Amino acid sequence: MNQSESSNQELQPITNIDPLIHAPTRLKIMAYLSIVESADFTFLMNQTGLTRGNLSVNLRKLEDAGYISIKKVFVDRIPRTLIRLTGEGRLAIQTYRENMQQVLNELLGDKE
Amino acid sequence: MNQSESSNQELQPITNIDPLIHAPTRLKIMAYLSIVESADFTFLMNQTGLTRGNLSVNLRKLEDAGYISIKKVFVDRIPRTLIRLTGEGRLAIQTYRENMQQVLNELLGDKE
DNA sequence: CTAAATAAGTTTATAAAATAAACTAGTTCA
DNA sequence: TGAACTAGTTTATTTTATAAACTTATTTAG
Repeated sequence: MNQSESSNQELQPITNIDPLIHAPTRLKIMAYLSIVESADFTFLMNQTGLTRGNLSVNLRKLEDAGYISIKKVFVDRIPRTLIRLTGEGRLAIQTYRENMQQVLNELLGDKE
Repeated sequence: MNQSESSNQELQPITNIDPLIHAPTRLKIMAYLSIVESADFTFLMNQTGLTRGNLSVNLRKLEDAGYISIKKVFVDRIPRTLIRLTGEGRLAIQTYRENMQQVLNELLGDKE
């Protein structure tokens, strides 16, 4: 294994980063959803500090990827959007966490 | 401390993420420089797989932030650009690592 | 010696992504 | 009944990332 291959392997975990989860805005959404059963749109918006438009667009991306599921309900005739993590989303977070752990372990060259 | 404050504190580490380092392209650059004394432009380009323009623009950003220093030398009349991490850059990586460790520890709600 | 090819970058055009403003449809309130 | 408010969606705008085009210099081939 030559030096080039070695270096490529060192940077491989960064190449493998899931950009969908890695973006701070979506990371906040996924992080919050990972510790609650479900959340509604307005509540999630308040917890994350995102604007309505920003949250909506990013929820759509996560839904399209199969990481979250969205359910529309009515409470006293008022529409409510409920968001929850899917099994696939939970798995994606776990993979992201393990991959990033590897990245962090290799930063600065000291292994912990 | 009400629930809102608690949630805001949980997401705080994500809010504190340094976007300069967090972007995968620059994370690769910083990660590589964190384990070598210095690297030259062409070598770094080969190790990271980036194009000349992409690497140049991102090196400029890291230099402007004070995370790296750039030195131009001539080897047999050929220009060479040498890049190395600064003390401030090393500190920024350390802060990023600690902050992201916190993020990872809180994902999925289980503490390790 | 000269023109073409190559090298080491920088600059800028283009593409992609992120974000917030504008918009829509419905409910509540004065 | 019209204004204000709410819960989103859509789209315009801004920001960021990326690669193509460009620049300057050296090397190579004829």
